[in-house]
Amino acid sequence: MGVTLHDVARVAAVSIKTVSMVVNESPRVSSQTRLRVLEAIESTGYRPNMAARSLRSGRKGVLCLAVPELTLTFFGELSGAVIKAADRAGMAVFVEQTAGDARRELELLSSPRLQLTDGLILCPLGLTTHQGHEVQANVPIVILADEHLAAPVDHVTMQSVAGARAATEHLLKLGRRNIAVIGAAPELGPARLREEGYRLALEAAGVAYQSELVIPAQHWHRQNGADATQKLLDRQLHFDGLLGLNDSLAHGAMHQLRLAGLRIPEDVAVIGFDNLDESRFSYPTLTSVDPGVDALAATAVRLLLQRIGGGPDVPSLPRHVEIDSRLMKRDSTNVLVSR
Amino acid sequence: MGVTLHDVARVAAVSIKTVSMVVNESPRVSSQTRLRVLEAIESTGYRPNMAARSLRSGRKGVLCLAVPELTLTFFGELSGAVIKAADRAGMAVFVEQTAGDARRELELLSSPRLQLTDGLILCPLGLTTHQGHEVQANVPIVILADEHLAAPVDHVTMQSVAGARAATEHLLKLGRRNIAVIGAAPELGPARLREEGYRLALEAAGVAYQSELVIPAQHWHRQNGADATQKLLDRQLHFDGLLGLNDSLAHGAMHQLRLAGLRIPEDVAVIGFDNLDESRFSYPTLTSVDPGVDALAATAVRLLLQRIGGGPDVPSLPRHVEIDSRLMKRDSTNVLVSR
DNA sequence: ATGAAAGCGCTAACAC
DNA sequence: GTGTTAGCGCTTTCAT
Repeated sequence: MGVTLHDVARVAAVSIKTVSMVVNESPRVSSQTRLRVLEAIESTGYRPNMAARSLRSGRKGVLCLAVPELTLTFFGELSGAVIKAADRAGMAVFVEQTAGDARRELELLSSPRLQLTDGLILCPLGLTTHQGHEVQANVPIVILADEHLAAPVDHVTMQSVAGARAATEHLLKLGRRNIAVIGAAPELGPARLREEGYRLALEAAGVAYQSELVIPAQHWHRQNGADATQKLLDRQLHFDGLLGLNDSLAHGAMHQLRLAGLRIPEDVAVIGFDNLDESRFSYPTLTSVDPGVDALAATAVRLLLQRIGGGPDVPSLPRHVEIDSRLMKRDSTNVLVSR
Repeated sequence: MGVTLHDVARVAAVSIKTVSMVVNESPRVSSQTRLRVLEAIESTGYRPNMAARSLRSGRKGVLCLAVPELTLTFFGELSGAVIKAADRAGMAVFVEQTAGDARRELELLSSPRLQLTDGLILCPLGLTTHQGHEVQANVPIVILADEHLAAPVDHVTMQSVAGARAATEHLLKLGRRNIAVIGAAPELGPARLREEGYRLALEAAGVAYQSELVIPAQHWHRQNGADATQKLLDRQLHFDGLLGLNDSLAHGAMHQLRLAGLRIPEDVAVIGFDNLDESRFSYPTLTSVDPGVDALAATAVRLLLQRIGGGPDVPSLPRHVEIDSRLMKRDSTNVLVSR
């Protein structure tokens, strides 16, 4: 530490400007000078000071990713994909955990921490649509989420309504008519959208909506899925299908159903949303909506980098990209017992 | 953006020095001046420029966390805990993915990216013990891992040997004598340590070590666990117990065992390592070694912050803290069929 | 208790 | 092509 451009310049017998150009790979340096500078860099062990570079250039080489929590497996997988995509573009990534809390999501926007970054990928859970206008900061923002907030920033969304609808239709096609939903929430948000898909499917099939089968869950952890399912069981409600609004809830639900001695899928067909890796290996393997994690991540990073770069071909209006989702059918909705 | 100390100073009719002291909560400012400055900060909407502060002070308020990949569920959970612990200390966290590759782990150490941070928490997988001396950088490092590398930095480790030994002893107590191991690796590393615990348990019980039951797996994903298990089955080896060197491998193994029509735990008792949340809800629920993720994370952050702060009471010699692990017994090793 | 001024290491505009 | 120079916004002596 401590070797500066000046030191290199002295060793190479050039000005610091020349060294700077070599470091930044500017083509306007003669190849012999470049070579001498490169040697000097080597011999001094020079490393550019990123803080100084940031201060001067404004570019940080860092993105911020805000997710509810990494312990929610989906966000662990999503964050991994975002970091990988950012790394390909030479960007480092800050990960912030907001706990899905609207206050913390908003706090982050004006946090000094955000100054250390060139842009933010926000996965909001607490923020509801009408708070969209509050989503603004000193850096470009891309919202990566289920829903389209009314915020004047780029959005990358998954097909929440269509995905949940396809999932529900799949259950209906299996002859299930009493389909429970786990993970509902009163506020606008992902829960509401996925619920909406459920509702639309029922409606299209002419199946009555039974509000008592729709169980809320504050957080989408496995334990909450188990708890919500226990409520269904305690209330002695009849259901032959179950839609977990995410896979973790569905896995918690399957656990609790088994404890109650119910068979999956014979007694209750279960379906989730997120297509976690875990769901390919659980027992039974879990049918799930694949939201396209890699595409979501790569797209969010791409849009954000475009905003940061700010080329002339980047439209000033907010863009909205929806990533295709796909229903992955597995044993948890297979009426025929596998094996 | 763009409001600087100068702007605030002008509004408050003081010098930038005074504003700086107020911002940094120095006590050497009269309360009336402080109040006036605070008002000016409020009215101008001033936000400190972190890049400039870093350049000047050297402190970044940022830690770097390097893990193999977040998609490995254990590292997702661990990272969440580290970020939470760092956040409590007001530090932001960069997350880097090394893919468990020794080259990338070493590259990171000399990466300019590290300059944007005050310290590094490294979870090495590829680095082996004899590369320990290469682990040095311009910032303090804490190694958070299974093993104790021969590196002159603080270590926070889990009880890999003791944990795997306890797990194996548990299987032995159930009367299992042919215990397969999945996830072995030829190189020194976590795999070797956990394998060592397995070996010690067999030895102490006077049970012969059968090398053909020890199956390697390059990466510790569920799919690799399934593949390794399929190898055991293909080779028609007899085994009545299975130790997954992590939970993901064990879940993959259980999946493959089920496909083969084997019952868990009756035919094969399965045990894992990591105690993922997933393991409390799988079928059967998975017995696992709980390495103490929260304690690992909190301790690593604490040691690192001490090094960064560099108080007089911080010993200059590298420290080594081992976090207690605990065997969580569940249905996958319950000989009596639950339910 | 407060002000003035000197840089931290770098980039970029401007000369040559 | 290369050198000179002026800051980026802040912290921190040194005066007052």
